[in-house]
Formats: sequence, C-alpha cells, structure tokens
Amino acid sequence: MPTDGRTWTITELADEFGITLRTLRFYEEHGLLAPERRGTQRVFRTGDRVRLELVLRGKRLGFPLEEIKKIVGMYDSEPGEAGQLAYLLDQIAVRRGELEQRRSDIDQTMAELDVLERRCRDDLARLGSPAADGGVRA
Amino acid sequence: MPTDGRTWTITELADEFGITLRTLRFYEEHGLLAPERRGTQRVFRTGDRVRLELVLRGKRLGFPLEEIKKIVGMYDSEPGEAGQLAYLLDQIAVRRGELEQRRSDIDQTMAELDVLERRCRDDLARLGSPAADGGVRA
DNA sequence: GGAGCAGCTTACGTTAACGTAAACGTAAGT
DNA sequence: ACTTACGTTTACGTTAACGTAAGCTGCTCC
Repeated sequence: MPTDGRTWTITELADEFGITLRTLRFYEEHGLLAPERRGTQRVFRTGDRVRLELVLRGKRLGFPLEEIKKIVGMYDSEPGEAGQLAYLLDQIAVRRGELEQRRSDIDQTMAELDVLERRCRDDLARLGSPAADGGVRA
Repeated sequence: MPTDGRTWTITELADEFGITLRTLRFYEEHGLLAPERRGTQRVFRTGDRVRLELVLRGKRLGFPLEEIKKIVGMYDSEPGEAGQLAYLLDQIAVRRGELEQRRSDIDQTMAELDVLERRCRDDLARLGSPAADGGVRA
C-alpha cells in the first residue's frame, strides 16, 4: 500500500489554507502537525492536511491550541487496550459537552439578533412612514 | 419610573458569575461595562448584568473582546437615523454569518466525534468478545 | 484607636499565538 | 559566478486578556 499520493510544500499548504509559513512551523513545533522531512525540508501528506483542517476548525471555534492538540490527538490513537479506549470515550463525551454548550450559546445569540433586527426594521419603517398606525397621538 | 430595582457590588457580581474583580474592572476599563459610581465605588444595575452575560457568552464562543464590544454595543444604540439603522442591520448580518460558520463547524466536529465513538465502541466490543462474527478467520 | 474588611488605582508580570527580522543552505536559471 | 526563489533555524517583538502585588481610602466592630 503506497501510504499516500501527493505531497505538498509548506508554501502550497499555507497558500491553500490562507495561513502563514510561520503558523505551520509553529503548529509543528507544538506538536499539532508532524510532517516528514526530505533532508531539511518539510513534506506534507494528506494526513497532515486533514489534521490541519481539524486544527483550523478548532481555531474558528475558539478553542486554545493546547486543547485542539488533545482533540486532534484523539484521532490518531491506535486501537490500544481497554483502559485507553475507556479514556478516549470519556474525552469524547467531554468535547461533546463543550460543543453543546457552544451550540446553545450560538442559538441564544441568534435569537437575540433576531429580536434586534426586528426592532431595527420597525424603527426604519417608522422613519419611512412617520404617520403609521399606533403613532404619536394627535 | 424607578429605572431599576436592585444593585450589586463588584464582589457580588464576580462571585455570581465566577469571575474575578480584576476581570470586571478590566471590562469596564475597555468599555464593555459602564457601571455607575457611588463616590468611588462601582454600582452595578440589572442592565450591567445583562451586558455581562452577553460578554461572557461571547467569550465562551471564542470571540475576542474587541468584537464582543461591538456586538454588545449594538444592543444599546438608540433608534437613531436611517443611516445608523442600515449600518446596524449590516452588522447583524455579519455576526449572523460568523455564528452560522461556527455552527457548521460544530456540526462537522460532532459528526466526526460520532464516528470516532463508534470506532471506539467497536474496538471495545472486539476486546470483550474476541471471537465475534466476521472475526479473525478460523 | 487600631484591626480588619471591601473597595480603589497604578503598574509591572504572564501566557498564548503568532509576527518579524537576521543569517544561512540549496537548487535552478543566466 | 551570481542572482533568484524557496526553504531552514534562532531569537526577539507584539497583542490580548487578564494575574498579581503595592499602596491608599473609608467603614465598622471591638
């Protein structure tokens, strides 16, 4: 099995994901990525791309890199023994909890934005037609 | 109209929301809160509490304080003129877009956690009963 | 009247997540 | 041989979001 197909250079990946070389090197330095080396240069495979996507998504969600590292780490743990698996299941539950909290926060915020928008549109309508029903008393 | 009922001291609010005095003062210093003063001391009203909740929710969502400030600021803008209202509507759309992006990120992550959990449970089951159907060939 | 709170301001320290600059290696083109 | 392009490491700089310590004020309780 040919482990993989294409490979990418650091600038290719940076360009594609809209990040800087520094960021990619930083992520490697902190164990979020682990590209191979051809001599001194980094060689990124599809696996690294997938991990990078996970990292960036985690960032968009506002997780600190340290926690993203744990999350990403969960994906490449070998089957292992029962204790490891139980721990992983536990961790999955934890992350799920965090995500559900965030989702509920989003829902609340969305709802409030709806109210705010309605108020805005009402005010705007009132400005357009100052003599609407329920107006300023004769 | 008695503008409001209760008031809170800084420690009361800090205790209730599980944050520090420093944080509250910091938020005031950066325009996220604007409690009144009774002499030198801060006096928090219900309005300040609401704002604080907004701020903390924003933090949980991973927004930088600078952006949270804008969001919170949207809520206490007076009706104003048409230009202002249009701008506000625009901002609302922007925030909504960000939130939708985050929600989609959450959904994807959740889905992947589901897959991961299933794999875990399968592995665990295989450990418990090593001779399950479809097993290691006779 | 002084000890102990609760509050205040000022200011320096800290951590995360990179930015930015310096100094160098290597392969390709001219 | 020289430049250009792409890569590397090392190291100091920067911003956000507070932590933490120092030193002061004003009340109240014994």
